[in-house]
Amino acid sequence: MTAELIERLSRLLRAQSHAAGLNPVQWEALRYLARCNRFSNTAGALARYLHTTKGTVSQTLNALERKRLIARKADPVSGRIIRLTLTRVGRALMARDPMLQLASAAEKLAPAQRAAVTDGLAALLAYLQRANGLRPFGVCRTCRHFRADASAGGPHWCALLDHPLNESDAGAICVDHQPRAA
Amino acid sequence: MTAELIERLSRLLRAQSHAAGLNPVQWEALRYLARCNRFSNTAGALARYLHTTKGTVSQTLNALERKRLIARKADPVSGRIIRLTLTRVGRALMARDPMLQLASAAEKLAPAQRAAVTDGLAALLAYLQRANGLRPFGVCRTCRHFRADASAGGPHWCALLDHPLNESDAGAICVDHQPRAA
DNA sequence: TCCGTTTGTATCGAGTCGATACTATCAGCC
DNA sequence: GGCTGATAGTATCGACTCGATACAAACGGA
Repeated sequence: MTAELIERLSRLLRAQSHAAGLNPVQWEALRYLARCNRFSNTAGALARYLHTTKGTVSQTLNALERKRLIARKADPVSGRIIRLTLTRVGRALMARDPMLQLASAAEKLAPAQRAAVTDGLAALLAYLQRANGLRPFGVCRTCRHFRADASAGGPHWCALLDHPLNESDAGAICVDHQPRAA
Repeated sequence: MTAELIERLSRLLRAQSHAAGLNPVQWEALRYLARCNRFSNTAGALARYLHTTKGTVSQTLNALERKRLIARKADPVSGRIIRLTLTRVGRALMARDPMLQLASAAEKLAPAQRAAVTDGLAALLAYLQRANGLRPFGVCRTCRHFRADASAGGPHWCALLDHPLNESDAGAICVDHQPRAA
């Protein structure tokens, strides 16, 4: 029953995600690039996030680039990394994200019910990720390597990359995220 | 947050649904045909179920027919209706449905939590269906036109089609389903 | 009988998707 | 310095999705 509801909801969301000339995957890619941190805006990271291959992602990026919604820029340091950024148009388009309808619907639930749904879905997701050996992406602030209020360089610190983090970084999605509890 | 979890879960499920040489939509179609009643096994009903067009569904059915998983049979009564049935192979394949993994994961949740998740998701789905003017498919037994324990013809009765229903019908998905409460 | 509706299909163009193959860059190591 | 292997990204192929459009056939009511 629970599985069927998730299936129905997915299908409905997917049908709604043919808006503004984009298709569902293109919206997902755009959403990711709008929410990921500056260490995770690459084709490889996006491929892992979407549970697909680099080849497939490369084509989706071609489509988004043709539509002038994203830009590819070579990394100044590493010669084989290509950084992805939203263009001004791409950023503006996020206001029309079909997923916003679901988000606003979820806010109409009673707080207790919403919390229960969130907890249950998080448990399901964690279970499936573990069962399939997948790395669970997450927000920087909740990561094992996150150090709040570092003294040097910035307000926070990433112990994995040895790099300062600002407030905006702390709330963004990171490829290298690892949940705090083992 | 809730919306993001649903998005993550959808994506994961979708990635898992490239199994046994089928793609996600083909699995959805197969699932529908395995679960719908004998008044709803048509291309048009499937199109409405999947929130897509008849043209798209027709192609998916072509693919499934090529793979010998479904069969198209002309309706004996109406000359323009084509009934869809699973072949023996198609039915056997349902045992490998990738969605079963989610179903079994859901069963591992504590009963109270599972009930809360189910209720919350049902509310979300109902809200979105209403907001987008979509007809909510459902199981025969829960329909406004369902009459339990009819005296004539069969154990139950459909007041819309004026037709007897057996136990198997009562548990199947129907295109003409209408929720009991107005 | 005519006309509008319903059921299903064919075709087109853009794009997804996995698989495979490829290039370029980097990092460690001798 | 040079080798080797891992990593980041792209190109191409074939099967397929998907909406849009157009179409044929069957039905059904006026």
